[in-house]
Amino acid sequence: MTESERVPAERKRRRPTSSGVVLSADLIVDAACELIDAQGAQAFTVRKLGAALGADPSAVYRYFRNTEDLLLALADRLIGESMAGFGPSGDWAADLRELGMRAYRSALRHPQIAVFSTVRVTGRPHEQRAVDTGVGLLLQAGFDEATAVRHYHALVDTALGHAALDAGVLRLAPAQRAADEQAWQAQYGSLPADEYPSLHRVREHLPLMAGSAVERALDLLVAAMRREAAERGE
Amino acid sequence: MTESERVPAERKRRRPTSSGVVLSADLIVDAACELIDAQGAQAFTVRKLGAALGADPSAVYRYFRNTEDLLLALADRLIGESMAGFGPSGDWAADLRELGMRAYRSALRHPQIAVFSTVRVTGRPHEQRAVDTGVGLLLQAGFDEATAVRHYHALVDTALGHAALDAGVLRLAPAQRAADEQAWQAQYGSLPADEYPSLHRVREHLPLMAGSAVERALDLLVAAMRREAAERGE
DNA sequence: AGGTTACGTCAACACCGTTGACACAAGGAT
DNA sequence: ATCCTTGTGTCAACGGTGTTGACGTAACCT
Repeated sequence: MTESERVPAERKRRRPTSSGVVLSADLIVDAACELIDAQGAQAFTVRKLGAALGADPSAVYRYFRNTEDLLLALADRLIGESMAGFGPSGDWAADLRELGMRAYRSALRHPQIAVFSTVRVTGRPHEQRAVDTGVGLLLQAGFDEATAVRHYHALVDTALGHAALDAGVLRLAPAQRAADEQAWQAQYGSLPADEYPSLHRVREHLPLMAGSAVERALDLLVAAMRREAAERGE
Repeated sequence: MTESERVPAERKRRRPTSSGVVLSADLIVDAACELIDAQGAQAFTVRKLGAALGADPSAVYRYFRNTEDLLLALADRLIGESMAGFGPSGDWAADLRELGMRAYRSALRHPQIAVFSTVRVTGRPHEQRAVDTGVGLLLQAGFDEATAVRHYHALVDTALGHAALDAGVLRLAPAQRAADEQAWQAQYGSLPADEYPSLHRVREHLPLMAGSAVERALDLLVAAMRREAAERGE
């Protein structure tokens, strides 16, 4: 399932492209990353990737079976980046939260990829390292094997799920985003108290729903785990 | 922001299409729903929608500004469907969990739409009703206004985030899904104990990560809220 | 020096969303 | 009953997309 199955990991014939660049899987992933960073995920296309590389778009298919395969490679790089410099602090719960936030941030940075990184098993080093770290924290907290796996799964998927969601916001043009927020205020700010009693009561606090809920969701998850571990230890 | 701004809500000139169908915004949303259900979200295109309707694809643009607009209309219908028949049981925490699962299921049914339903403010009746219900449960539990809004936000976004994530799995062809799962077993099942100690220890339980983590995530969230409410009440 | 072949290039295919021009029938007005 | 306006379905077209197969050439191995 890795691209090395499809293509020999080491290349012998390195032939420069017409513009002089010598291609490689790594270089292509680099370019894809930059492209997404600079132009937004929406702007990522094989053809633009080719242009950015100074090569024919179809050259990409010598290195990756298709675009999904390429995004898969990108995913593992992301995981690696997000884990760089991470060191356990000793508070396993805080570390888990940090792990989740790291996953969230890196996934959000390249929204297109967020979905793939959990759906597909990259099975590559970075992914394995991250899973090992997270599960290790939960084992250290005293959970049994099955529960550790389950809780890790819940935490990471929640972080990545929020990333997938929040990515949608970033895709909107700023102008539209602003217009949407105003529409929100108008729609929800003045609802009849008799039909929507709860909404009416909390109307002043509705702007709280504007941002992302990751942090709060992770806080709640970690709190529940902490409590569970404490009870387990009694 | 609703489509009625763009197009008069009531149409006078109802002209049948060449195949005899009389179009309407509702009918188009119907067809889009069926199309996604039958062929998968990936298969949804304006052109196929036109074919399914027995009309020229471009006729859709008389009713919706663009595809995003159409998906927005679909989103509110989904929210409505998901809330149909919901009645509070008296246990606010269980009800909240149920609310989250309903959001998850309906979003997952039409993955393409999942993202839009939270990103954009539909501001339509169904959405408002759902928010009012959820916030109401939290107020009833004794949370203050701001906390109720925050917790509702976390819960719903988590449910929808997982839906967005899990939607990716459904998009894979069954054969590929199976191949992926096997690759998973192979990659993770036999890792060196010295390099990946935690992974090695839990290796028998890794298949737990195959399915969705929604239920476990929601369980944890609700447990944390329940605990918080209990402490608040003391 | 020669043969193999990996790999960059090119052209083409079948799609996609969206738009502008156009024709025509539905409905209101007379 | 007739005319006019106009809403709306149709058509053709544009510029984009991912992907593929044929092709030639340059890079490596012997």
